[in-house]
Amino acid sequence: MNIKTVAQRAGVSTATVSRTINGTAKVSEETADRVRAAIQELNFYPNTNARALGSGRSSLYGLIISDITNPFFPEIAKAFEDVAVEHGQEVLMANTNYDPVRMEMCVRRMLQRKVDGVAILTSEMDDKLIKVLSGRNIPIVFLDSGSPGPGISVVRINYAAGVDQGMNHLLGLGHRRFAFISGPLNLASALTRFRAFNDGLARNHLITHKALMQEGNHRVDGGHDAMARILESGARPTAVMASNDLTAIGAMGAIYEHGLRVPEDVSVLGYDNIQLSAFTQPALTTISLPRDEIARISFRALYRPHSKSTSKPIGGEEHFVQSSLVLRKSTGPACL
Amino acid sequence: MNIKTVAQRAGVSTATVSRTINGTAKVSEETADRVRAAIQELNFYPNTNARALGSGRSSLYGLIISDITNPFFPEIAKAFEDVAVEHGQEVLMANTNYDPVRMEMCVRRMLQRKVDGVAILTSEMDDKLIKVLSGRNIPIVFLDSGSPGPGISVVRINYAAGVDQGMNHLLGLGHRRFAFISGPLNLASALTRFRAFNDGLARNHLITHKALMQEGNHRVDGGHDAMARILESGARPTAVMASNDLTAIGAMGAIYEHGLRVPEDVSVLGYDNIQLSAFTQPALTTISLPRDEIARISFRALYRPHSKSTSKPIGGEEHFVQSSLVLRKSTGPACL
DNA sequence: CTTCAAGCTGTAAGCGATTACACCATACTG
DNA sequence: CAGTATGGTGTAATCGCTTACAGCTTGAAG
Repeated sequence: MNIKTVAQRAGVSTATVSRTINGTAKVSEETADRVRAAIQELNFYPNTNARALGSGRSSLYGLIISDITNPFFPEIAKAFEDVAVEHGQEVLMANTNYDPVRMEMCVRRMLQRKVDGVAILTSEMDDKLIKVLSGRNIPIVFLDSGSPGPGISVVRINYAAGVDQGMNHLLGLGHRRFAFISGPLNLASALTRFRAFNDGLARNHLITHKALMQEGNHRVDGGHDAMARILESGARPTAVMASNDLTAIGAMGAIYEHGLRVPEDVSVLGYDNIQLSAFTQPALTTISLPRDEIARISFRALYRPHSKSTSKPIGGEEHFVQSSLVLRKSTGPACL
Repeated sequence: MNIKTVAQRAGVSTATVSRTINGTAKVSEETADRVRAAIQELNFYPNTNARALGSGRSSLYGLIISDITNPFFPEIAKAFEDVAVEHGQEVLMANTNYDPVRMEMCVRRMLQRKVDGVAILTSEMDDKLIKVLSGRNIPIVFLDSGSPGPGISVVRINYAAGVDQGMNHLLGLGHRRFAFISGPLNLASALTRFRAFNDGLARNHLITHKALMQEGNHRVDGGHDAMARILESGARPTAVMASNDLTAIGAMGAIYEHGLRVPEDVSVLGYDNIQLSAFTQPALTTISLPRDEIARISFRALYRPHSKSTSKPIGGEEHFVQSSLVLRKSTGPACL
């Protein structure tokens, strides 16, 4: 069944059917009703592929993430899809699995499907690939990497503000011996967080022993192992900051295993405020990253309702989102 | 740029280009090399929309889930995408948000994009929608609902086996007073689990007080609140089984808040074995659902490489996956 | 030397929509 | 009343690919 069937049934031309469906031109109420009735009766849905081919617009937006299994992403993905659906658009999601080869496949998929825009929330992004995309005039939005330009927007997270809030909170509780568990430092995103934390230490004139800076993997097990290394090194910190919540959760586990308590013996501070962090034992004090907001901003940075040449050119924008402290139960007065 | 450009550059017809790309007919090695070179030089990617339109096959597989934010789904989604990519296919994911209206939109999207198959992992599935799909000859696979038929396969989870293992484990530890926290009973999937548990109780000739059967929402807060209701009712159970891990995690929180310990005072048993359950405090004993396997089976139930009429018709199959106990630290001897 | 099969390639007709263009009523303008 | 917007509709070209069909070589078989 196709638009022709509908046209015949309604006694009009295919053009009129198309116009009533899309509202792209005036159709008399009477005719429109007949068309709508025919559509209803035939239970007709237009073929998106044909539509995209004919119009050049696919109504598809790409969302490239590292790994949907990482709790950081699902909320973003969901919010992104929600906004898209609100605007009658669709989402094509792709996981890179932190693998540059997969990344390239993802970008190719986006190109082949002729997406109207791509949100790239991973950092393992090759410059060549960016050029391929922007060379085809596909709007891009990056999270925390790259730089704005024609067709390219960037959403930047203000890590410093959150880190400062967190540090001040801990300093106020009397903490001076901080440990930090980073993410995998070969990943740009982890490096950014690492730097934000280091800068925070510097701003507060704190020096940290090397043994107190450990590298995790942004997953629970990495946090656990890193914390174990810290505790076994002998240099006991009074507070541990983690590059993300999963790491913090793993760290808490290691702390318990060493016969210590959170927050009585060691305070733990996470980053991200994933849903789960409210339900750990004790509930995790963490720095909240507004992931809904990130998703909404990202989508809006890509979307132009009727991308007529009238509307201002897309891209070149830089958006900032703030992170801020969420107080829960995993931090307390320093135990000296 | 399109296939014509490539054809000109290689000095062949568009048909030959198409054939070398798809390997659908003999092309001399020499010609093929020229075509491939041209493709390379032009950095050409075929337009998937046109391809789908021309061939009738989209290489797209739909994956309908309830909510990617629920940790049950990401692993499935990832595994599903992985298998699909392995087979050169793509995935169109859609969240229903447990909302029948969204569900209908999801199905429509799948139809419009002309997916080659749909995996429906939610239970809020209307009979009408199923008919729409199978009426258009789109293979479907359900998880734990519906029944197999032409073009329709079903993956069934053997809850009973897992529940029995879990119960035997707890019975062996001396437990007799069980509580159960279900999911939202208006959802078919939650109801299935509820029944499996009830049957298990019956098989073991155990009777449970009504106050010990509480309804949660399959999320952490629901588990927490349900557990609080149980503890405040006065009838203290020695073991709590939860309909899923999130519920169990919430229950543990409530138990602590009431000054009790897990597993010394109350044993807790989860269901699903989400990644996180290994890292709770204490690590959750739970019944494992092999979600990778579910995803792989689902994809394979939909996929036919070259769906020539030669290969046997798709659908009508019923697959079973087993669940089994994973022992960790949240269960221990009954405290009488 | 035909005859035919097999291998390779090109021509052109779809696939199902969108949309530029043309057309015909009306209604309005002066 | 001619001239011109304006609103509503149809015709047909177009998007980029796939594929049925046809045609041309070549070499082997009869």
